[in-house]
Amino acid sequence: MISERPLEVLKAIVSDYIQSREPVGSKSLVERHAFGVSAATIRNDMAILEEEELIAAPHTSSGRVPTDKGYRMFVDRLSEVKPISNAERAAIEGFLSKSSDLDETLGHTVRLLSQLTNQVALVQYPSLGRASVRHVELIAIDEKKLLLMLISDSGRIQQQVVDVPGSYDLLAIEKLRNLLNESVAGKPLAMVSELMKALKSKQSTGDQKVTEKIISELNLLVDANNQEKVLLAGTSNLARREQDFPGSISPVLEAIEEQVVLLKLISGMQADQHGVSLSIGRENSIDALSNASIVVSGYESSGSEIAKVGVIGPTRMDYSSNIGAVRAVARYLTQSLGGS
Amino acid sequence: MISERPLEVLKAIVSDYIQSREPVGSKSLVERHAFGVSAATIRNDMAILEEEELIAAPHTSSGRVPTDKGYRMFVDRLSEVKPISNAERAAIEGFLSKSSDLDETLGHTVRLLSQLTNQVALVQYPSLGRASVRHVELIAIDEKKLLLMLISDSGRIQQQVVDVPGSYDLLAIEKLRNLLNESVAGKPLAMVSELMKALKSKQSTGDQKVTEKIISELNLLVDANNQEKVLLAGTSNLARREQDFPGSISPVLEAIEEQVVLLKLISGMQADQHGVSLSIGRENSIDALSNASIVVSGYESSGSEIAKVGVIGPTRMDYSSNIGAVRAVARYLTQSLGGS
DNA sequence: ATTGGCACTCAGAACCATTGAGTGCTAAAG
DNA sequence: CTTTAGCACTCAATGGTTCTGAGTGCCAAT
Repeated sequence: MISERPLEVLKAIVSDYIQSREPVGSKSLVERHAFGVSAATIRNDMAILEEEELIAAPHTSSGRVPTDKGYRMFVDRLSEVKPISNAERAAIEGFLSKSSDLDETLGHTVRLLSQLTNQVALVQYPSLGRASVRHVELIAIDEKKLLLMLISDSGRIQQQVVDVPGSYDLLAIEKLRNLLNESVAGKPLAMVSELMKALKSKQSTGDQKVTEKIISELNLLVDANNQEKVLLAGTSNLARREQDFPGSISPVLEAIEEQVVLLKLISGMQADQHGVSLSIGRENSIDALSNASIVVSGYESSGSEIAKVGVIGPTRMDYSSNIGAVRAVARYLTQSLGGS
Repeated sequence: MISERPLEVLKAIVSDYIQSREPVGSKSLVERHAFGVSAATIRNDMAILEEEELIAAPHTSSGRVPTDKGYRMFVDRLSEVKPISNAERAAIEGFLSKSSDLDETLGHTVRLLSQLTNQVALVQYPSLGRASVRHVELIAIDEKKLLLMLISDSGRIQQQVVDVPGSYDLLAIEKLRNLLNESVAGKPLAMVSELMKALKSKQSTGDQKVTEKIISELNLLVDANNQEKVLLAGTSNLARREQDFPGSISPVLEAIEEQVVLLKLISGMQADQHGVSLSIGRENSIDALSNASIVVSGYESSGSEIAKVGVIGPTRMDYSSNIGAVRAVARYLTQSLGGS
């Protein structure tokens, strides 16, 4: 078991290193922090920390740098989550209150989070889960086009312009709309495909072709709900963090633009005590991201977690602030989705 | 007047430099290109080019690099637009055909263009111009919420969830929808605000509060059309072009994220013979972009240019390909908007 | 007009010595 | 057992020197 003071030293090392990007040595440490002991003592403590692989020296006789394990210890036991400032809270509230449907809300959220943290932000689309259909709408646009809308009770509004084969007649459309609504409104999205099959076999009146087209487009819309998807924002922030990635940042960019991999990564993360989960450096399995950390939190709708939101940045990031920001945004997001 | 061969030399210098990022010297030039003359002769030609400020030497006795003026000469008189490949054509067609409304189309376009060119792509939203209202729709979502939709004949579909003050009754909403459509359908967007004023004073029946709320939201939607706006994609591509920007790329990023400035910049650009306009290095007025070039083309709807689309990258870019890609994308975009 | 020849330039690589922040260890003091 | 002062040692970074080679400009000859 490591005793008290060495852990304080680790905390100081992480703080200093995050701030200065310079390996931190025993002398500067005692100068900046009032430990009340001499540099030599600190050196002994640092030897212990190094023994435990919580810190490492980039080269012999240079200051120390936290290892992934060191960061892990820091976030788990030493740091406190920095609450967001009032200005930030105001920004979040202002931003999220403006949104209406799900796409817009998530789009705002991810941009907001990237601005708040100056990191790359990501938000995962909720998969259909237990969401159900609230309403289906058909609107005539012109002689050849209909607008098909699907409103689900998760607040998502999807629309698709449908090119009608041949022509249609307004009354038939009206009828079709009612028919559709009768059969799917209130039903879970997952069941729509099946219901449509039933409907297709039953339905016989009206223009068969138009009906079929509409039904297939509706199925596509539902499918789009089912597809796992991640929204990214602020990738250019990585460029500003350049120096924190040895070599080039290109591989990092490529890795995070790879939806599938990223999804797998964030899906596998387990929430810790604050509802926030993080993966530090080599803890995450993607090689290109071995110098990156990921901070995510789940967000909820109708009481259960539906997807995740978070940021990704260099291991040398300000964990306290970022965890605070991610947590706050996830909460507001939950709140903004919860009521609907 | 500069004679033939020196211009060929300039062309070769630009090509080589774009490819290698190294200042190019007389010897490597004669090796790579079959000029049929000796290096000394090329040196004489290079002296002429330097005289004309088409090329410059980073330092005494080093190879030469094209100046902004040199690039300008290159694109105006020496280079040919590289037609896009079949694979690229297929990608464009596949991508754009899937879009339905304007927002989606533009979103796809800008992402597509950034992938095609590996540069930062931008697309300007059309301002309302002569677009007019095709249809206004009101859909009941639940007891407290209505969905307001505005479909304009430019193909843009906007929607807004409206929290209704108090309650509403379905018949009144039906009536209101018809009323709205009667008064604005077919009318230019620019007139909507005025028509609404007239309507407000006339209208008296029904729930005054709800009506007012809806009208004000409708005005907001129209306003959103009016706002100049630029969509960016692929900013992370800049990071990959890092070495082409001396110092850091942060100021470049900041500059292009500044909507207002960027808008002013691209609005001021004049199309050349191919319908494509470009601004090279210091030709554009923004200081931070003195090492960047911008390639834009207008796109049209119903026969007249409504906004611009293009890419932005280092002056040392592949102009032939980029011009080709921008032109092609602009054409397909026009085509995909033209019919509607 | 073109070319071979030649002296000249200068950024970048290679090589070295110097410096200083930082270390590990030991022996003495608390 | 813990802390501390002292000291020899290490090594990245810094800065100066030299070397090298790609490239130039100019000139006299073709």
